Amino acid sequence: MNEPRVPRLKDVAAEAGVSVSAASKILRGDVGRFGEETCRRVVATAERLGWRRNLLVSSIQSGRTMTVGVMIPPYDSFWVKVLSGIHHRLGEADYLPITIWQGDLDHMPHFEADEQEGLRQINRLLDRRVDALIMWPTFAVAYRRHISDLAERSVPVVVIDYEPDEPICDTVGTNEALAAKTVAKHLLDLGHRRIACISSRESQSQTWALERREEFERAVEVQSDAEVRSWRLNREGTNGVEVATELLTSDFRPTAVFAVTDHEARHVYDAAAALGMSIPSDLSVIGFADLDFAAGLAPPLSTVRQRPREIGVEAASLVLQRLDGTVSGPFTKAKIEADVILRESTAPADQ
Amino acid sequence: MNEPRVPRLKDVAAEAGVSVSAASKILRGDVGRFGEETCRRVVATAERLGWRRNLLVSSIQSGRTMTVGVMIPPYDSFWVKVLSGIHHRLGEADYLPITIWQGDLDHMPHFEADEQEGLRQINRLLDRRVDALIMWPTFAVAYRRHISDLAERSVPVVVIDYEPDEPICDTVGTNEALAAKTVAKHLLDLGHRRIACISSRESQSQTWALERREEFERAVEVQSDAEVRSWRLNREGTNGVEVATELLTSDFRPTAVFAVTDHEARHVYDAAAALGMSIPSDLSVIGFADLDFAAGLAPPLSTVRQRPREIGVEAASLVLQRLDGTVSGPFTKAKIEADVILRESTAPADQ
DNA sequence: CTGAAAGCGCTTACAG
DNA sequence: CTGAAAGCGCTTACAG
Repeated sequence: MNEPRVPRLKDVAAEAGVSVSAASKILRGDVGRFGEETCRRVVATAERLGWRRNLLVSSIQSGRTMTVGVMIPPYDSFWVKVLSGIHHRLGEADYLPITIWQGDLDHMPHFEADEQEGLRQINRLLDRRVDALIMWPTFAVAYRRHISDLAERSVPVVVIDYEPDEPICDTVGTNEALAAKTVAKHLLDLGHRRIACISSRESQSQTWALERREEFERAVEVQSDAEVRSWRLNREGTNGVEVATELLTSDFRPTAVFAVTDHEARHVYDAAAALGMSIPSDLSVIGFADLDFAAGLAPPLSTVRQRPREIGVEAASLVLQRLDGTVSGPFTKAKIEADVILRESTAPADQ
Repeated sequence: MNEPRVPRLKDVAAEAGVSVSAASKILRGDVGRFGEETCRRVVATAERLGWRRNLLVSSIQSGRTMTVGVMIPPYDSFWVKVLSGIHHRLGEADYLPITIWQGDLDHMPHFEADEQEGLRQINRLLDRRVDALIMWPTFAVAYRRHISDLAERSVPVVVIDYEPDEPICDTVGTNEALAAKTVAKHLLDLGHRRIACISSRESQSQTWALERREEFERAVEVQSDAEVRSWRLNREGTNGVEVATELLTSDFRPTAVFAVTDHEARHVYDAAAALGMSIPSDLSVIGFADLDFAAGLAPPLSTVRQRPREIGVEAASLVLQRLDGTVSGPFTKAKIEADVILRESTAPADQ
């Protein structure tokens, strides 16, 4: 077998007629006082043989792999953009993200069920000595304990869109409070006074859903003659249309609905259509997330667009700062602004 | 600084009172003839100290990193599912994909422009000694030459959805011919006889677009009284609606349109709406890809659903087989079937 | 100006 | 039954 081997540094050194340590130094640009001619020869030889530094070796020696483990599935366009931001920022710094997502994309993965599987995933990354970890909320919730362990091994962790009462690591999220307030103001300004809120399951890992709804309720109630009522989907999030129907046919008779997510807004659309209500003349609807389908709904959905790419970039930046020591000490809570996108699903309330 | 170090094997060995080589063997389960008591003690100590094997070291020693470089951006839901399949299959085999996607997701990346950037990306993966590479067509086209170099270094490469005339590596794609034929048959069965095809830019990296169109044309022409004509977008793919309008207002007056992609189908929807034509009564439309938005269009778009997850799984399987030697020799062309999904955008031709 | 030695964290023959 | 030595592919003090 003459399997074409990847050339070694010693091959380059031999060819160029220098010692291995000389070759090593020269090729790293640490020219020292080596002869100009020698340097040229070594560099040329390396190029000719197609030699490339073995980063695994550097990693072992320096204790830094320049990789970051990323535990975020591309669950929807929001998370894909977050991932894109992470890749972008990390790439700039010559770090490489290593993303892990087992399981299929159709069901939002929950690890409460299979503790072992998640642990296996963390360990696969750790065994490859990633310098840090970025994860999404579901994961963080399931592995709170381990995140603290990681801190002890000085592996910084950043979690996105998750804000437990007592912080366990750095977090990056959307400025939910401000966004919810702006949405409330928009609906109030249009004259709506009976406003419903439809929320998702608000599990432990969805602190944003909770915050979004609560801030929204608070902001509506500032207007003394306005009333707000909230409905929530079941644990599995499977009864969206039923809940939306219930909400629309309740004696509350809302003229506007704020959906904590575009997913729920879509359920409201479906329920309204089935009930023969038309949007926005009978009912204003506003969502959150500006998911792929939002602009394509009929009518196009007004919604709040987060800045997932910025969120990803910020998460990566935080990780890098922890790694180079620029940031140290107490955990950071980064908040990225969101933009209210007005389309055609909101209109003035009937007088 | 008493930075909490990751424990080393020698720490475990010292604590357990055995030599490093003994600890190494025992912890890899190569119990040899070590005393049962000794084994238990070593394993317990490792667990207590939280020792984990450093995979970087194993990689250097074995020459295998158990990682596969993946150069596929999550450009749309199709590619996300391909990625998901790759992750799934690779994970099963205890391999880890390392995905690289610089650049933003809004523009399909082209590397024709920046040769250096793409090379840098390949090298970032190679420097980390990935065992193999999986890439998407755009990339493969731009780096044909390098793919051959890789083969020489015995780094297997699998390209998805790309089939040049002379193969340069293993490929996985959809059975375009059969799918196109089935679509043609569907439209002919509905009585359509003037059928248009709207195709994307058909660049070098879109061999599938070419194949899809050609096979479709051929399949329509089998029916002697039927006629097919094709239109194509410009190089940048930016004039979709114009081309669709042109097609619909041409003297050819097609009663059905096959769009090589759902993207183009959407353009046909937009053009038809602007012209006051209604789908499917005035015009049948069928797309390809079943992208996220297809089912949400009004009316829901009939289309062809590929099996991106299967494609991803197959690509990963091929890579694994090349790596373990199960497959060797000439390049493989794997073809995954596609399913025609009938929704409401196709109807019988007016009599 | 340049090289020999020790080391990174392990594993793999080889000796005893 | 167990350990000392050499090695994976490099880099980093240290000597000369």
